[in-house]
Amino acid sequence: MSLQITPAELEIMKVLWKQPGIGAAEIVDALEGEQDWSPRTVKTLLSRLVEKGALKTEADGRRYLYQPTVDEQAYQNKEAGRLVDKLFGGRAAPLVAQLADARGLSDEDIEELEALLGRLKQ
Amino acid sequence: MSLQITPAELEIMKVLWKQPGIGAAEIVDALEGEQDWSPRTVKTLLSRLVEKGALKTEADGRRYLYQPTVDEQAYQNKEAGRLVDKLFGGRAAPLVAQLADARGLSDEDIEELEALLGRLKQ
DNA sequence: CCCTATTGACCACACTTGTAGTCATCGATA
DNA sequence: TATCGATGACTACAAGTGTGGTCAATAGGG
Repeated sequence: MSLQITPAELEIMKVLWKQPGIGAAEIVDALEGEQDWSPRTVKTLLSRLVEKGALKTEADGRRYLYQPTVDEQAYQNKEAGRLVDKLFGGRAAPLVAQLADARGLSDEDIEELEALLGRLKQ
Repeated sequence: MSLQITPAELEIMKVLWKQPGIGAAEIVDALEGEQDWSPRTVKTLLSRLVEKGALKTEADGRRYLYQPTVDEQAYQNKEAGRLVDKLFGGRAAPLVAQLADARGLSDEDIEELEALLGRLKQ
């Protein structure tokens, strides 16, 4: 079950990862400025996410509160892995090299990566 | 002009990145085993890629030879950047951390990354 | 207690994507 | 030379996606 989340749906997920357990109206508010969607659009995306199993609902009076069933890290992992497999033959280093090349890594990035590598080498 | 290349189209691009300037029949052959597409399907994907401007054609008798207009590195850059922006707030380090966590980095990856970081620090 | 605004269910519709068929043409082959 | 097979142009069509409308129920305000 691949749990295919489309880009538009992802925006909804991001809101709910930050604030799980809110209702449709709050989600619309949270997207204000970001995405210029009619509440209907948000509602449709919510329904589709529930249908796909990416969100679960909890009744709260006559409305629903929504909660992700997939956590953000897991999703990021999956997507990052997908990209690496699709474009870089499964190797992570070339990806980082590309990123470094294309947009430059911040000093902070470099530090973090060094720390990470240090840890990985035991 | 975003040059949106779909997954199926990407398979075609990969073939042409490896062997630019071949014709439809050769592409079908190259995909043999990989993708099980009818030649029609390949032809449609080629047309769409030409239409999108991702490929250019050169007449060779009554057939076309196809050539990418985007190079592979550039495309990888764009996609990697897109993912980083979409999921990791534009920061590369968390992506690498995720990958390391999820699938482990090979020793080779680690070495390459160290070398890369060394270079980046001047 | 009645009306209105909100909410979820269902519906709509154009565009993209995957997958492939039909058709006319043109060059090679018998 | 008449035909056949390959090739590109055009067409098809279902599923997925982005975007939003309609409708009935219902809860809360006056």
